[in-house]
Amino acid sequence: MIETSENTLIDQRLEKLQKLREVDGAAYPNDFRVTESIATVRARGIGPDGEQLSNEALEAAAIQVSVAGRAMAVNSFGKAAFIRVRDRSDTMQVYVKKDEVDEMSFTRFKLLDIGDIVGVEGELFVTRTGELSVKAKSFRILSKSQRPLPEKFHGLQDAEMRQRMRYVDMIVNDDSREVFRTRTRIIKYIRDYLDQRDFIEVETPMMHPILGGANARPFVTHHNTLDVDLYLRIAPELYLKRLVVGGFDRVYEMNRNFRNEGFSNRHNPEFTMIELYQAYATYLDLMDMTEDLFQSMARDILGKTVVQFRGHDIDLGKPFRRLPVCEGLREYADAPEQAFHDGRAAYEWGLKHRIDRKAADIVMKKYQDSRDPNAQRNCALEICMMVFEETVEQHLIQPTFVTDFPAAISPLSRRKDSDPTLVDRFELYVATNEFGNAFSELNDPQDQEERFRAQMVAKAAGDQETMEYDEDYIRALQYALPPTAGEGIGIDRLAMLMTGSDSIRDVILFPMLRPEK
RNA sequence: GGGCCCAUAGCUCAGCCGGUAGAGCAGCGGCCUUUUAAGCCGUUGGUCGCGAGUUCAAAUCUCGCUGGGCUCACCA
Repeated sequence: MIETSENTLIDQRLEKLQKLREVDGAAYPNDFRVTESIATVRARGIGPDGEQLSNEALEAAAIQVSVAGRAMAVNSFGKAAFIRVRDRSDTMQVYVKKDEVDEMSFTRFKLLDIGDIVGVEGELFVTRTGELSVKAKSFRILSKSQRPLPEKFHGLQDAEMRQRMRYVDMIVNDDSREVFRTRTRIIKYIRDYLDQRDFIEVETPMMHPILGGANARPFVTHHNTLDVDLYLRIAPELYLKRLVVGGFDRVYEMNRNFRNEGFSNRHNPEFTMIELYQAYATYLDLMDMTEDLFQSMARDILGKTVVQFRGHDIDLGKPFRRLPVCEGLREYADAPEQAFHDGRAAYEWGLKHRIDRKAADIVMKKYQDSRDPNAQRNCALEICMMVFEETVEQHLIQPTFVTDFPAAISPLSRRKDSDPTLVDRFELYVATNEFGNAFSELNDPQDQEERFRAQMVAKAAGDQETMEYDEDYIRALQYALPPTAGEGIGIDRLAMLMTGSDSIRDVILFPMLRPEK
């Protein structure tokens, strides 16, 4: 092994560890009792009037405290030193003074490295510069850090190392810790919000024998005993609706989905999604609830409703715009009216807007082979959606509910009463990104059978991302699914929005990376 | 998968019209018993991502490879 500088630094620390073993017995003791967090210790230095107590008052009170945490910085004077100690709640300065601690404690302090986990017992006091600190009476090293930490001022910058060694990122980058705390608050907020509204949380299978609930390419795995291939789920939707049939009228699941697709700053192969279902509600009810959820969450977690995201000031405080697909196309893409009815007209108009010709050809073929009287209209609308993605999405900066999607691309949604080629569905867009997808659920089993068959036709025509025919799901619908609305919200993207993160990798603790070496 | 960019000390970064490697932080030694990115003096530490090529000479120029970032495509 080549002698590198890093090894030298590690060796020096290992030597200190060895000395610690010799002078102190156990190098990794586990008998130091911490009864309070640093935040609560700090609170004890605050008087009843909310002001920090004076040094005289503190000395008179002789408040005994014990704190434990990671030593983040040391200012040493030889015979005295200040050590910045951090635990989960806060940081606290510790003063180790040769005259004030026992001899063993001072010996231990001499073996301290930045990054070590320490335990301190002492009294509260205020330094000359006014900082509440702990004057150590005893000082211990509870766990030695054998590796040097990144630089204290710039932290760890390299994006790959921050993701591969998230533990180091979290030690040295305050904002990284804060992002993940916010993520956790978001998840808790949603749980509380739904629990208050009488929803119950469930866990449905992650391994699916049949692909369904979304259009995406799956990961495939294999069960040895059953000797069957299984898909890691791309969505929990069909299981959750089975539960509504079963009587769980308000149900949700917030957990991972897996999609075997590319990476981007908004896509990770495994990502967290909430899906919720509410019986006797419509997609319009969910729109209202979603708006309220986003607004109240921002207020609760951020204390404001305007957030900076992808270079925009996103205002979550105003009512979200509601934009039907066709209206968006008229506004942003000069859609000719016949494009909404006639497949060929849509096709020609679409090509002008640079939709993918191959995908469009598949749509045209699918409907040329069909005898459905609505075929022309469905075909036209499916192509309209392609144009929508090319032309309208980029304008959707402020929160916008896009509504009235084509039935042809919504195999699980209820048709609109006013127009059977459209469905009662919305997607929420913020800063041109999709944040949620919701619809009134299709609960007519005959219609659902037809939709599944249409998916199979699409697959035969060349579409690689179709749902599979799920007979048991049809059987469940035959037992009667109440009128129900359901919604999925991407939690990672929501965390990006609430933390102002540009990349999904900044809000996932351990994003997927190529394996090391 | 295409295009552009990046890879130098443990970390953050200079050096890049070729001449044999620098700073700050961290570390080590010394001074310092109230510091706040402490200070002062001294000092260790590098296969310049990997592999070829051009050249008397490559961190620097060329090509390939690996890993990463941004972006487009695919995709929600």
